[in-house]
Amino acid sequence: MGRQPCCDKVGLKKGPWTAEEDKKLITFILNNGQCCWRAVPKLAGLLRCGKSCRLRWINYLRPDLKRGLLSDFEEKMVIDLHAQLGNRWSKIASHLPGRTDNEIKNHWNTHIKKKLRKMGFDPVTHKPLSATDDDDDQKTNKTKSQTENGTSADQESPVPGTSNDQSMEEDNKSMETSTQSPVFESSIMEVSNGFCTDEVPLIEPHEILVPVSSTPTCSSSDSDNYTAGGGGDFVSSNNVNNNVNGVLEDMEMFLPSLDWQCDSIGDMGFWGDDFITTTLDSLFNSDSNNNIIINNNNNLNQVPLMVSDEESWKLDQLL
DNA sequence: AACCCTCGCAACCGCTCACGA
DNA sequence: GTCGTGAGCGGTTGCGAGGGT
Repeated sequence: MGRQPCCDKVGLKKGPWTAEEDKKLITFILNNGQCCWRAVPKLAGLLRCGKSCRLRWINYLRPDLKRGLLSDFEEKMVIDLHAQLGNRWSKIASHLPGRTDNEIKNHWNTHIKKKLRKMGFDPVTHKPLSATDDDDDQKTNKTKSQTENGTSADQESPVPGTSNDQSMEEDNKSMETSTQSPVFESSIMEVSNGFCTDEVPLIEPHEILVPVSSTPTCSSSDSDNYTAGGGGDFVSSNNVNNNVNGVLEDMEMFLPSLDWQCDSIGDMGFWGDDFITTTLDSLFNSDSNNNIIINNNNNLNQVPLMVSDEESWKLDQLL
């Protein structure tokens, strides 16, 4: 039938994103949420295809992304999850808050694969390599199995005893019932308890849960996409900042290292007033002591995905 | 200092799948 | 059932950074 290309490639920009493009995209998504990626570049004034915008947002611009190399702990988790899930990078990424499938895939291909081979393990099967195995053999076997099974390399059964279909079907189940290896179980436990010591999150929960002394801004945004919630039931114990500007100053530390060409965080349209009056106000309220309170109600559903994502923020662990 | 090479990461491409109209 | 779209994925490319000569 001939699928329509995702974008009209004529006149569209490719290659690395500029700070200006990033800014446009973030501004648009924070104001309008994630919807219809095909329309995003046009509406946001970008000469990119929707797919490119989506990838840029997911892999680089989301505020909840972590930066830096995966910690040893995260690596172990990736290895363990890979043993169970195979090359389902998205599934694996969903268990690592702030990490993207692309990032994990890259890290796997550039670091973990080598590490495992160095340690004498086959990165595909997670079994010890035989003395005669080398890269060529692995490639040969891989190609062979692909041919025999009629599947791509990513569809190989990750571990003996778990067929692909089974692992697909029972993936979520197995995650919930803690039938993983000891390494994996400990990984989940640590993630549930918070961030790893080696992790460098852009914004950690305690950076957001800050009390303010001034009257917090209520949702007076011109956007209807977000709704300020009513009662809250969580009060932060962090007493670092005492006003909204302080919140912004703290957040500045965790922003993506982009060249915004502006002097202060307050100059940024999207991280400044718009962000405070929409997204943050949707998530937080204040109590009589002017402490910021996380809204634990259904209004969270109206917050953009990157903020309300349970996997990322583990709000359920906090509340 | 200049050149070359390797490595890592961001981004792209092409494809399949799921889902809704 | 068909079509359009977003999401997900594996594979690959391009480029900059860093190290070696």
